[in-house]
Amino acid sequence: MKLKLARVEKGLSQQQLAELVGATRQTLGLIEKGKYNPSLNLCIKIAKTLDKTLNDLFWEDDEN
Amino acid sequence: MKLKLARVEKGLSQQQLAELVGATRQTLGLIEKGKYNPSLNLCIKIAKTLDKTLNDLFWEDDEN
DNA sequence: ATCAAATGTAATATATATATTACATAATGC
DNA sequence: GCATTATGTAATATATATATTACATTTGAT
Repeated sequence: MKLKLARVEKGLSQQQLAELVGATRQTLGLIEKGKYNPSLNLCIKIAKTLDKTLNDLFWEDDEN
Repeated sequence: MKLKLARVEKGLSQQQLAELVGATRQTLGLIEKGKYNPSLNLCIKIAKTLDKTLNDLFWEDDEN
C-alpha cells in the first residue's frame, strides 16, 4: 500500500503518524493493512501530514 | 461544493447518483452539503461514477 | 542473547456514518 | 392551477469506524 511507503519515507512510525493526525496507532495500522474504510477527513489529515494528496495515497488509476 | 457541480454536469439527480453508488438520497444530500464525513469507499464510488478522481471532488489545494 | 521500539491483534466500548420512514417545500412541466 | 420530480430535513435504528486496554510478536541495535 502506498500509505506505508509514504509514511516510512517521512521517517515516521505508525504511532507518530497517528499522533500527528489525531488517531490511534491501531487505526493507522488497520488502514495500512486495508482492513478498514477510513473517513474522508482522516484520509485528508493523513495526506496533508505526509505531504501527499488523496490521489497519491488512496486512488487506484487502473481498475475499470 | 465540487460534488454537486460534477453531479449536475452528468445530468444526475441525487436519487440517481445515490442508486448508482449504493447509497441513499439523504446520504448524498448531506455529503453535498458538507454535513458529513463520508467513508473513503463511498468517495471512491462517487468519483468513479462521475468520471472524476478523489482530488477532483474532495481535495482542496489551498488551506495550509 | 538481551533490551527496547515497532507492529500485530483481540475484546470491549463509544461515536458516528448510513439506512429507513416520513413529511415538507421548491422547482418544473403540463 | 395541478401533478410530478427533486430536494430539505427530522426521528429512530443499525452498521461500522475508531478508541481503549492489553498482550504477543517482530525487528533492530547493542
